[in-house]
Amino acid sequence: MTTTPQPAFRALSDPTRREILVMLSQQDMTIAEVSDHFDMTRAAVKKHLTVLSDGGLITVEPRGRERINRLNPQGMSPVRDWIAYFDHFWDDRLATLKTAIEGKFE
Amino acid sequence: MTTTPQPAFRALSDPTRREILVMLSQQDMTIAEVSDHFDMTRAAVKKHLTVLSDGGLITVEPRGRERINRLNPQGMSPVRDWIAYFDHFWDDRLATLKTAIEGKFE
DNA sequence: TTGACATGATACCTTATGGTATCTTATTTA
DNA sequence: TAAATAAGATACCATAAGGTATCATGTCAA
Repeated sequence: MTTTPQPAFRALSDPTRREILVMLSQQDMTIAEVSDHFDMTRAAVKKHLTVLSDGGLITVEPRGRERINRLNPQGMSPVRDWIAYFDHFWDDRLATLKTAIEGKFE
Repeated sequence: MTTTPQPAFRALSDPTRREILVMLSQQDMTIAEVSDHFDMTRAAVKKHLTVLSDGGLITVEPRGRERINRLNPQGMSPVRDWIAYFDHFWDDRLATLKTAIEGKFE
């Protein structure tokens, strides 16, 4: 765990922000485009994007008067790594395997 | 993603709670034992434990007048699964980058 | 049984957080 | 150049969240 995962965990704790991440996984978007998908003001969406950016989960690239918001999948790493620490505490390895398999096909 | 990961993400968003999880990964603990490791009141720690329990990340078992708090590693699954959705985007972009780089030098 | 001990429950305080409204700045484009 | 467009920046509001203080309840032990 090299970096503190706090900003990323913080960013992921809000449902709206997680939804934005899923949206951005489909395609890059401007702030206005992201805002169109939510029933809240552009300013509110902008705040969420700032939190996501602070968490390293997205990157923002200026393009003329627009800002292209882009998913940064690597930003998940601190969170993934932190979670991974607990993998070996699974007491029932069969259950682990079973859950993993079912998860894939459900 | 069968269960909504919200309560788990919420539980993980606080540093104190993540520290508690690490502690409980070492050994089960009563509320008083957990409290001894922090510079805050037992009531505050109790609240964190409630959030962790709501998030499914720990289980609480009454034992006489004590409550044994125990790590529930399976509780990480909703979070792990949600994060895993983004794995392939990471791979894709890496592949894209790799292709781009190779293109440069071929 | 009585006191000590572990926890539950509640009221309350302060700050963070998610949200709106509004105004300004920087680019396009007609 | 002027108007429309995209976003930045603040100020402000209500509620959630983290924390303390305090009192009630259940359980153990002398």
